[in-house]
Amino acid sequence: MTAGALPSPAGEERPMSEHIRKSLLPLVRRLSASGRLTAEDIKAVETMPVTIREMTPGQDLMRQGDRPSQSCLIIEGISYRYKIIGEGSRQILSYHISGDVPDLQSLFLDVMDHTLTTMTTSKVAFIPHRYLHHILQAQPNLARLLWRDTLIDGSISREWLCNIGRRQAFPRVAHLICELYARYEAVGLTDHMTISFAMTQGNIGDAMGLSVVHVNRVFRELRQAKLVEVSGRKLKILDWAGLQEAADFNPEYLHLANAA
Amino acid sequence: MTAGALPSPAGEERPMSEHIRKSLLPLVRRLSASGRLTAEDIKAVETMPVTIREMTPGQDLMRQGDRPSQSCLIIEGISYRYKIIGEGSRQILSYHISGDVPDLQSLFLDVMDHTLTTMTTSKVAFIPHRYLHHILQAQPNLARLLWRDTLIDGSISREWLCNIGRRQAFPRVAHLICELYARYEAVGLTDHMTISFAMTQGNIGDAMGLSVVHVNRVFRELRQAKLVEVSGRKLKILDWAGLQEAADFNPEYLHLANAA
DNA sequence: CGCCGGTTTGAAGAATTTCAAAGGGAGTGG
DNA sequence: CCACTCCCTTTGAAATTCTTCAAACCGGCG
Repeated sequence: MTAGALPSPAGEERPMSEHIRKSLLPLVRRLSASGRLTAEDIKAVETMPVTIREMTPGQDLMRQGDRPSQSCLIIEGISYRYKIIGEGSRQILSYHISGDVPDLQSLFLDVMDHTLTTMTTSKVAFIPHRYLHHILQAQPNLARLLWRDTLIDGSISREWLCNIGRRQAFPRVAHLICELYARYEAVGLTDHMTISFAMTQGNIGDAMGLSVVHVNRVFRELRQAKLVEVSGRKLKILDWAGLQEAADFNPEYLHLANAA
Repeated sequence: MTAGALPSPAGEERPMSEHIRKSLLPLVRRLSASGRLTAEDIKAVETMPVTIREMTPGQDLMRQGDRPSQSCLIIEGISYRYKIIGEGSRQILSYHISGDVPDLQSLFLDVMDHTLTTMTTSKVAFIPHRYLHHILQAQPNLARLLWRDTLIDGSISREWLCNIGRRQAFPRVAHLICELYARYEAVGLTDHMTISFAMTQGNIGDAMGLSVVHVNRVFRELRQAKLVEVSGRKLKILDWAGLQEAADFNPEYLHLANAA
């Protein structure tokens, strides 16, 4: 419990499982970043009847065409959403990290219009829609925060639209890196300007509308410009100001309450 | 009052102004397309304390950086959202037609991350956030439908991402035309495969991430392929199946309850 | 009539993709 | 522990799509 702003859950509570309570912490933290949570709100989140599953890389959490009866919360690891376009090409729509509920939309949109897949080994909590509907009704405050979360998701999509539609490959990839770093930072997953970086270059190509080859060339440029350094599954930002500048990055669209 | 599915508002009601009630009809119709509205819901919408304004083309309804205290409903005409990218270039994020509430998000995201502008002469209703918050609390059913609406907005953004990221200019523009036609149809604004079409080619370029010149060439191809015909401010689809095919268009992402 | 914004066309240039192939690193089975 | 495989990265070169530049055209409007 490091984050100062986080209201501490009542110590004497006896939740069904301490393990589950801990697993749901990223969501509590996420929601309390955009608004005050009452003790009841926190309890409602922490006692959700979730199913927690460990997933291997490349497992589908939800498929295009599905009519899911639960939503999933990413506890650990990275997932991404994508659609298949025409023959063999693919568009990645978003990346999701700890605390994200990528398919909350399925609460109100019956059929999935895309697929959600793990990129890394992950821990995921599945939350029944029934319970979410119950929460929405019983805790209007939580409902607002969850709604807000889906709106931020939309805001990020719009920024991607700008990125892909109007920026050239170099700033485009730089922008993605900035976004990932900022989001990692918001959930406390950065370490000395370094984030874990599981994407392959092909994956980034599918997200940014570029070919693998070109992504590779952009990374070479980023390296040569001494902006970032990739080694193993880590990415280190060597010059944050320079990267932001090159990317034309302004974090406002992330709507992080506690903007750095 | 043509749509059969529309619950008829109580005839003996005495709303503050028949003119306002009529103006809010597109929203009632839109919401009742995705779920049943109770008589109370309808009343809550029809009696919203709105300000209705006639707008000329090119007027900003909301600007990037604003902290609006109201949202707007498009009653008539077309508006679009955009962001300025770097020097002089622009990305259009979405088009909005009768019944849309393009900036509902501003209810929960304090500062606008883009600008909303009229493209044509329009009639717009401004709805105070205060009243919307009140409705959300008093009519959970309406809240759900409005939330759903913002989720569809997100779904459309994601499809645009695919369109711009992974489709070439020709199918890309074709896809946009299909989407516009499908959405116009959903609100009853089509007429013998024809829709009013106010976009300039430059405007479409800004939406699809293309240059004016290239958009022009795509339109020439569309014309030569006998798929569409543009004259004046009208666009006529000559071969709907062919256009859909060329565009790789599947209307599922629009989540129209009554899919044709 | 002349202007203005939008459309149209040609031609040259740039960004990016595709094709092809080599190099690297991590895990697996022998 | 080595060899082998698989997947990812990297590089070169040709091909393509799209942009930019430049200029003509067109239709409506003051």
